[in-house]
Amino acid sequence: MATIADVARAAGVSRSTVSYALSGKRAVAPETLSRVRRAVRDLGYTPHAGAQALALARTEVIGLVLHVDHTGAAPAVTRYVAPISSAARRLGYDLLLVTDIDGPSALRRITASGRVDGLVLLDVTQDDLRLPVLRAAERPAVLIGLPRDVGGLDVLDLDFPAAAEVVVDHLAALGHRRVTLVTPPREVFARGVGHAWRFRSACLSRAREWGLRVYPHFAAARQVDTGPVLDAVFRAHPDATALVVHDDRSVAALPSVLHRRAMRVPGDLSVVALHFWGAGGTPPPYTAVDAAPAELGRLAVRRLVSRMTAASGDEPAGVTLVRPQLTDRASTA
Amino acid sequence: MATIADVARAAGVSRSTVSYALSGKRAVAPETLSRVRRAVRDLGYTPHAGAQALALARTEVIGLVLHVDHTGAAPAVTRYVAPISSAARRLGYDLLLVTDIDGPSALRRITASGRVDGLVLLDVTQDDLRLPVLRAAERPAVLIGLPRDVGGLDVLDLDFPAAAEVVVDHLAALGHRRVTLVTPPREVFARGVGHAWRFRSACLSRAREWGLRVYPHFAAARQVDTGPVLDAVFRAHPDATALVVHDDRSVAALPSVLHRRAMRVPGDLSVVALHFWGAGGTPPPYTAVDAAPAELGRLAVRRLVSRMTAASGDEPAGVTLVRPQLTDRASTA
DNA sequence: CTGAAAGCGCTTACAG
DNA sequence: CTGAAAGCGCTTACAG
Repeated sequence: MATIADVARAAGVSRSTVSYALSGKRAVAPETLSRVRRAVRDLGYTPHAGAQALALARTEVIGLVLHVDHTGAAPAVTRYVAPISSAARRLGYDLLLVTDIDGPSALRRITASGRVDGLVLLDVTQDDLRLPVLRAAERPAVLIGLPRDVGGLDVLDLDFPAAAEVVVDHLAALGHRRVTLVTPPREVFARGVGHAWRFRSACLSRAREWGLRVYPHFAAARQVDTGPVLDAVFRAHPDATALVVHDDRSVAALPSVLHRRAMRVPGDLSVVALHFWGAGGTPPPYTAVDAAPAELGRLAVRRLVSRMTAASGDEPAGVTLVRPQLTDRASTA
Repeated sequence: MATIADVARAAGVSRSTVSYALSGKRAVAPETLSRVRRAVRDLGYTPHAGAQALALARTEVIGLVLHVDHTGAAPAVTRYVAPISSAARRLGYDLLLVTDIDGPSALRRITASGRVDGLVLLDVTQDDLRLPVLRAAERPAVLIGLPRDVGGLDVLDLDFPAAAEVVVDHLAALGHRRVTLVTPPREVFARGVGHAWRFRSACLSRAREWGLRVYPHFAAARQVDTGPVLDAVFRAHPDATALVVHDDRSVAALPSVLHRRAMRVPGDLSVVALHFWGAGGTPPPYTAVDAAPAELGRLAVRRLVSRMTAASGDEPAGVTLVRPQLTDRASTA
């Protein structure tokens, strides 16, 4: 590995001149500049990241923290990682992936050792144990997911209560009076995942305002049970004329379940989904609020980078809720 | 951020003693040791990663390189990232995520700057452009996916030709004479994904030995077309008594397609899958060779770490093909 | 426009 | 059993 000293020698200048030639922080004679560039190319020189981090107190690395469940799966990975990685790269940052397999301490480790300049946290729950560590850390962070206490934190999320209102209003306006609601699995609520709670309760209260009757049900926890659970839900409420689905697996399973039951959309049943779909996925064939994780991921990275680079002490941390948008796919009547 | 000097001061010893107390590379008086430990705890001291990397020429970071397709999706992420991350953590390594969005140069960047001690590459294709960079880099790497030229590389993969033989032999032994084969989409072949080619051609040649007739078809490239393409395949070969599926989406779509066509398994049709399923996923309801990515990921990390830490110049790099195993789920007769 | 030198925070031979 | 000092490879004030 060539060092800056090798480059200096080859170009016949001092190390400081090489450094300035590369950083552009001081004027360098054109002729000198080209000699340096030449030497850099010939030697294939790349600055040592550790040395740079030491001198600059800056790593150009963003920590991406995600939750791995007991089965070893990390659902968020699918939807968020690729867009976040691309966004970070475009801004000159690499990504250090941290699964919280060893709890909040993982956060402390990468933060206190100066491995990262800032953090993006996914899967943030209402009383997330990582938040205390985060507040103590002197690195900026952006959360995706709204915790109960947002004091001093930068948070990004879809506005789920607003999404609930959009969905319920849409169905109410079409004249529906009885609506089945499939929420995320019970386990997701138990884990304190905020959007599960927020969407559900906003649905219920908005429905009350309209005088709508809502039948809430938890989706199946396991993939295999998704279809059967939906079947049971349909059997339980033959009077419901509309269905709201807030569970990706149920959305995916729905077409075949409806087909089996010979229920036509929107003839026999109106369907609205609240769906997280990843890049490359196909949106569901239903009218839906599409919560695009790619968009949230990009926003998070941008926000974080501006925090990390801005003259400290500008805009205070805050919560940004992305406005939901209902895409009509003709599955309601 | 506390530095080693702060700790030394607080404990009333020299910086070298703190360093040795922490690394254990030199004997330290018990009383001194506990004073140092105390100071470390009180100050919340964590060594600066950059400084350590500089002094040790070692980062304790593994680079994980994956392919992001044109839609911005990274299919491998889903299956490999969580297990690889866990395996790395257990061995004391963090993970730097690199998407090859800016091509092979991304590899050069993290490798030449000393950001990582070694690399795990996913989605390796037959004539992967990253391989030249890899051979030039002086960091060890382990590939998942078999390239055409494996000289000097450490490679891990499922033994796909063997898988094909297991599958074909199984069907031949049951007396099937006409078999439909659903391969990955045409685009996957075009990208040079080795396992697509290897499984397909091994299926065909093994079938020839048995005198079996195989009807090969590409799966749909897009999610939405998966079902319709399967339908078309069934219509084209009413005489086939067995189906081999080497495409995850087709495997997932199969139950509802068969249901719609009123085809019973294994009564009307025997089904064997070659399926990649991630942690937390449910295996398909078919007799299958389950290519467990978690297992491959763990193996890759272990192999890499032993390369990075071992007294240099032990076992030569080589190819390890994992033996496929057919799990009988009663979908054949 | 350029260079010599100090400093970032570690580790580790060298002395004692 | 412990410390003073050199060195890892950068950046940047200080001089000229």
